[in-house]
Amino acid sequence: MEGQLRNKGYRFTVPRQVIVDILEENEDYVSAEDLYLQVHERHPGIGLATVYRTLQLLVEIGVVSRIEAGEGKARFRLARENERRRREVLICTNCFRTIPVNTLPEGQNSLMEKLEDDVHEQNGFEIRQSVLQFYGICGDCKQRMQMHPDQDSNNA
Amino acid sequence: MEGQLRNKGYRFTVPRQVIVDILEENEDYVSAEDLYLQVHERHPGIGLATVYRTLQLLVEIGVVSRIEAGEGKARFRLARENERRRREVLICTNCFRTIPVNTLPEGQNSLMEKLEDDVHEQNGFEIRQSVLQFYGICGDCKQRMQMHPDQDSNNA
DNA sequence: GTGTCTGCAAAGTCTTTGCACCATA
DNA sequence: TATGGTGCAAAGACTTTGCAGACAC
Repeated sequence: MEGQLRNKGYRFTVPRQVIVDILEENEDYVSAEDLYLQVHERHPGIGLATVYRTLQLLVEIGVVSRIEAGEGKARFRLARENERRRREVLICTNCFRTIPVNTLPEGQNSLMEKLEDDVHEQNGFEIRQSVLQFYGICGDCKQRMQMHPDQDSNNA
Repeated sequence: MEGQLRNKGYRFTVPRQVIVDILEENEDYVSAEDLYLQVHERHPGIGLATVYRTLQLLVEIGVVSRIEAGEGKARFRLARENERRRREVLICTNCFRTIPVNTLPEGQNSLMEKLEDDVHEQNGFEIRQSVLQFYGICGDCKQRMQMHPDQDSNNA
């Protein structure tokens, strides 16, 4: 990691080291704010702007992957070398809550892989990351709507 | 469309009609700003806030689908009745272009359906729309990178 | 020592909200 | 005419930028 920065002529500073360390500790996607809070706990001197600037740099050199999943803000995650990067999210259009689905049901990964392979073949597009968003009504809202069937879906 | 609003107790106003009309004229995803500009050309009195509020409403009732594709802003598109509520998009992380994939390769639809069914069963989440985003490098960028292998992926 | 990086605060972009007025049902 | 919808401007959330001082090389 240090090498990847130096190779490109970037300096390996303390803030950058701390940010990469913390990214390594987070298995899942984190927002810039999340990351900043964790960074700040360990090194209160490091500012939010530096977190944003570093994330931008890391995305640029391909070390970090960035997604937007309908929350109005981006999420970041270390781009591990030997794994596929996928994220599945359920987004409730009634309460606008986002429910991450960390693991697809057994057998689904191969389906996604097949999907990815075919799309790759047909479009000459090299897939590095896939995001699957399901929009709909979450269990809680559905239950609430059944209890009050006269009220329309409108509590966002 | 008019019916879909009235059924839920919403009014069918001129701004809403104009916004839906213009959405119908746009085959591809448009940003709120794009849409506002087109609306404004035809009806200068309609404000940006109304465009946002209407889009929010239309997404809520399932008439419009919304995606974020790494630009830092959302894009919207009419969810036509007689087509599946699915959108597949290829997003190039190098040039940040969005390539819509209107039809999945033959046989893929059933895979997506199976995925949806399983996620539904496991999460009690009623899926109304799904968005599948593939992030990666598009054919053009890949070609460009092969022609200039010394230059880094950095022309966003 | 020099050019890059950083922290802070200010500014920028996209989106939402408050409020008084207007229009639909 | 009674709500719900609208326009405007202000506010909010997330992200970027300007600048002076600090640090890596």
